[in-house]
Amino acid sequence: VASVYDVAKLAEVSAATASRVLSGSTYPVREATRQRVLRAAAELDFQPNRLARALVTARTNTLGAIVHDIADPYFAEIARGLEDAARADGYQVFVCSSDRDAERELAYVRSLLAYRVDALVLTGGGIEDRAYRAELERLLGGLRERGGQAVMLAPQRVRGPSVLPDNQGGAALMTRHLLALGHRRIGLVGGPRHIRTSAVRLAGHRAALAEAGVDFDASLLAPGDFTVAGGAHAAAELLARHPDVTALFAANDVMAFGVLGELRERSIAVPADVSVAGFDDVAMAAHVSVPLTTVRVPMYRLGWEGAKLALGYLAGRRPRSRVLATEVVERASTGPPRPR
Amino acid sequence: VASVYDVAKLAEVSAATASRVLSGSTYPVREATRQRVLRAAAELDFQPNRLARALVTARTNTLGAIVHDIADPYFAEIARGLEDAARADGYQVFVCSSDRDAERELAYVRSLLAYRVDALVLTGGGIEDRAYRAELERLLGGLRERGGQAVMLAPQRVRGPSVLPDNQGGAALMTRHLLALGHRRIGLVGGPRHIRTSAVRLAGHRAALAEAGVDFDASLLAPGDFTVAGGAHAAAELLARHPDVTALFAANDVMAFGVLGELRERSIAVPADVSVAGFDDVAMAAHVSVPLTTVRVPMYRLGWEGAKLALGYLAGRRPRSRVLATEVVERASTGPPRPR
DNA sequence: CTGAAAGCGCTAACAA
DNA sequence: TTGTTAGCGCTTTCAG
Repeated sequence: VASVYDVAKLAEVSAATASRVLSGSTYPVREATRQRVLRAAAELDFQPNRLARALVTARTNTLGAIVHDIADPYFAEIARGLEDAARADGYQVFVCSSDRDAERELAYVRSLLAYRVDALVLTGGGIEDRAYRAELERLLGGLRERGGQAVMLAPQRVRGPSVLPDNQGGAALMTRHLLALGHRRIGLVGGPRHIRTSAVRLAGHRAALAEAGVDFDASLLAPGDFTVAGGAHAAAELLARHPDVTALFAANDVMAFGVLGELRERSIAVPADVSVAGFDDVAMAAHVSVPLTTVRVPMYRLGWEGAKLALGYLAGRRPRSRVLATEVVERASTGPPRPR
Repeated sequence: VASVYDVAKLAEVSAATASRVLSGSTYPVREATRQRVLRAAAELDFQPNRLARALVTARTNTLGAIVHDIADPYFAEIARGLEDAARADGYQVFVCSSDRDAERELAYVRSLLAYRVDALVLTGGGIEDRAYRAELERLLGGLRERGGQAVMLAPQRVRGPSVLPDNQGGAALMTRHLLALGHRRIGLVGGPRHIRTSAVRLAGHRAALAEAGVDFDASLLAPGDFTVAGGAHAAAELLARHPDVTALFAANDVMAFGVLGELRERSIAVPADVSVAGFDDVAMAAHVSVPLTTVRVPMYRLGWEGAKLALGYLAGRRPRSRVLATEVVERASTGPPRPR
């Protein structure tokens, strides 16, 4: 753990000079001197302490990303794009999953600000709550004051630069597609009521219906929570209320997966009996066809235990390494070989 | 952006005293004084600068996680567990996707060390390369010297505490399951050759075959890359080489999805004609049945552009907010309503 | 129990 | 072109 001083000493220059060449400053340094510093740094395997640097430059080269759930393929994919772009510019990113909980989200934002992230990326739809919004606005104000930025990747009432998918337009497109196929009774598996994205996608749906002169029946809307289980549950509700629906449109793909599952359980053929539409086109949407027999690895627990292990060590304890059992989960994709 | 000094001044105490109450130190402070400090801190909305604190305590309360790809559901799920556990202990986590590239992985590790993460979590299977291994070992040594830790969540030749799934046992279980169903010609869609996990899962398969007295035919192994496309490609290769396989066992679920896709394209029924097995049980494995008509949101680009936007601002530019188009992707899940 | 002073590792004036 | 000095915001001896 060599410091600039060590490098400076070895290169027989001052710390300032060493810093000038090592920090990538444009400050002029004689080539010979530069080489000596570089050599010394290599020799000592010098790695600048980014914290110290950040303390003086007031720039950390870090980004904070608030996602609703990094395990949701939608956010995972966003996080990957974020990370790659950040890396290309020498930035590291902190990922934070809020589960759409206002308290947790604010706590994360405060923490990220304490770590002096240079920018914040709010990837999920805004939470509709006055107190939350006010506090968030206040925190982001502090960020901006010190030259930082917050950007939104989903509809938020909070102001700031954004990159948004055309949620309303997309929903309208899909609804038009369903209408064109001849559907008139379309059940809507919506997003959570307190998330702004839900309202925006719903608005697109309603607009397309209005345009076609089909009137909107509120009982054809069942709010979900953007999870598979939520989608299945909403589908069940809708089917109970309206056995005559011919199509179900889910506000995100993950819920659509739940819808498909629910339909299969009821032996309702897709699309012969009921059509199903999703939103997002997450990678898996295109690629699966039969429930898979597989080996279950407890991934969540693996991550959890991994952190516990690390933290245990940091706390001075010596927790032991472990092996977690795996097991076969039998589903529809396996059976006896075809007799010949 | 109040500092301890501001709080100290307002509370009419020294910075030392303010720090003692604000940093959660166990150092004795008179209750009345403590209250005054707390009041002042609340008043000024004091948030300690974690960088400054870290500089003196030599503890950042951050974890670095190296995943192969955060967009791969396997790693996303792990990352979530990691994050939740870390948060419970007041830690933030940096997520880094290496795409199983040795150079990138080392670069990330170096960067994370420069940020003085307290611990490193290597979630993916180790890369089989001597130079890589030596350098990694060296870097981790430095981490340990300053009291840090590195933990592994997958087979690695690098030593250190670990939490591992039973890869070999799981593969053996699945192979036994297939053998019990009567399969003898089992094609194996393996993992990348340079990743240790691949070898370990393969070993489990071979062990189960040996146990049953079935001998292993190397031409029944096609290495993939843990992606959907890789799985499809490997399946095609296997089918060409061995049209008589009755089962395909993929080294991870994501490749199994690709295998299923390939089989469907060839109208090979699952499991009637060929059984398919995966590994991991990622959430989607259980829930999808028909390819989904959906609205495509360019998620990757969204994340990418979001970071660009943030970085543009940090660079003093004022890039404009944008709206990315969405479109309908028509797949099998939609069609005309059933005529009555 | 409280305060003064030093210092974590680095960069940025300011001099030379 | 190089060096000296100060200081980022915090915690921590060391005195009192």
